[in-house]
Amino acid sequence: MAQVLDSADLFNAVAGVHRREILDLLVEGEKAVGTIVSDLSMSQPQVSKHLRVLSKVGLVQCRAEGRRRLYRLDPTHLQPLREWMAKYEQIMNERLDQMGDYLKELQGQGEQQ
Amino acid sequence: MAQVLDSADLFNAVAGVHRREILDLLVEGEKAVGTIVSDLSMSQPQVSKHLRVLSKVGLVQCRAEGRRRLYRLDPTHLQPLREWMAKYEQIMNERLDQMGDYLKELQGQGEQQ
DNA sequence: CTGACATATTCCACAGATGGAATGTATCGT
DNA sequence: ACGATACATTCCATCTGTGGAATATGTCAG
Repeated sequence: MAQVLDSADLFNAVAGVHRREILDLLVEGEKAVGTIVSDLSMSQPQVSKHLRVLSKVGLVQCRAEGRRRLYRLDPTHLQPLREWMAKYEQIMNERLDQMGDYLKELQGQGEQQ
Repeated sequence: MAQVLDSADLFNAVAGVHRREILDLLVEGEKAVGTIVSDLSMSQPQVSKHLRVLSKVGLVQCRAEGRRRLYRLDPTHLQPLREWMAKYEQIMNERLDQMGDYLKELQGQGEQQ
């Protein structure tokens, strides 16, 4: 089952190279499926399937125009990823601060001589 | 082949739930493999294998102390992920600005009436 | 209504990830 | 040297995701 859309699906959605290529392409703006197909030279069913995955996690939204489906980014749904990374940024900054202190210490020793 | 460690491996490494659990655990600080095993109730080989993947992309570093191996985070290697997301944050902010302008516009109309 | 077009979905085969069990390797205590 | 501990690695079965081909659905033009 596992129909519960938790943030794990977001991580998986973004993990695929092809799906990131699609997202990166949609940065330029709203695009139809056929456009993505020709731009990325992927098969149409494959693009549709990837778009389906991206839709499930809300990263793209769909709008029908005639017989075409226009997809556009919804980057707000990257939020769980942002929040997850924020934790590590804090640690990274602490490490950088420590490194800064260490450099200062070294500098002080140099001046003492 | 594909021995080239590009950022794709980073995305894959972080995509796994169990690997994220390990990373989240290592936020508390350096930990031995056995500690991770008991904390997460995963099998020892599994933990070792996940740690191997995380090592390959530089997210964890290993230090031998006697017969134990102490692993610690190296969050600086999340950088490619950060850079990738930065692009979308910009778009997100633009969208939020547009929304702000729209709200102002609505507000202005309300005041005109 | 029919045929052409745009996209979605299904079916199927295959490669890669995953987990368990067993085994290998190094280090410690005695 | 020997057994115990801590961890890594290998082997194997299984599951999952992926991609291709075919097919289904829906929409337009005539």
